[in-house]
Amino acid sequence: MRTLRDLLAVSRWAESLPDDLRARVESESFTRLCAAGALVCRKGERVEHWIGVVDGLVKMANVSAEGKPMSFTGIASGGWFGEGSLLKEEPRRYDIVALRESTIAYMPKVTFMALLDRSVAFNRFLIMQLNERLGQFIGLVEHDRLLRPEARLAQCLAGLFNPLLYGGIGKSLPVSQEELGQLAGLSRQRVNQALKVLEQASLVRVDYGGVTVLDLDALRNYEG
DNA sequence: TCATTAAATTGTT
DNA sequence: AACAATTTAATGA
Repeated sequence: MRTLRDLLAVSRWAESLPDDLRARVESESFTRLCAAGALVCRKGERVEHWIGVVDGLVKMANVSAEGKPMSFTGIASGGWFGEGSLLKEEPRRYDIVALRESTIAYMPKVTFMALLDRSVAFNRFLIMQLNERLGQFIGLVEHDRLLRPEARLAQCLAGLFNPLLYGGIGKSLPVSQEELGQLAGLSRQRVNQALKVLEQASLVRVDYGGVTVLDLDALRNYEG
């Protein structure tokens, strides 16, 4: 994907939008190129946009008071985020970091609110997305954070490949083991080993510079 | 199209 | 963290 139009083409909420609303989204939103390692948006700042990933890979993360990085989830091409803070009118609660050079789409708050007022499909999408994320985070708490590296990576991959959240993603995603390490909070070496375990269990296939998911449900429930 | 080279990624210690 | 091996992408004949 290269453009905002491409992103909208794979965004389910945009499918059934009336022409005038769709045109409004296209004209009022804009995209920006974020360098690898750059902050797409900061914790604590005013929330003025709903944000989409046109192309690239970002992570939702914070640094704890002790300085330890805490990664919540990754968002790949086709994903949208930030509706929570937008709806609650509160400052953003997390940093978004680009793991590689990424094209990011920004939809102004007024546009977002117009969709909320006028599109049932959009409201349904938001409820679904909030619910999916809730389930994802419950999974994290349930298994607790000190999972074995394999389980941690499995959880992380399952989140990345959620077909409901990210329409554009198929079964395979170009993502390096280095990037997975940053997402899951593991060293690249550990990711390499963990990937082999998951591949051995026929949950994923490891390609050069990418991963293919073979069994999403098993990944979600993986406990070792 | 093929061979060469550089860069990125992976596998291992 | 370092190093070697492997894969891909780019270049030019």
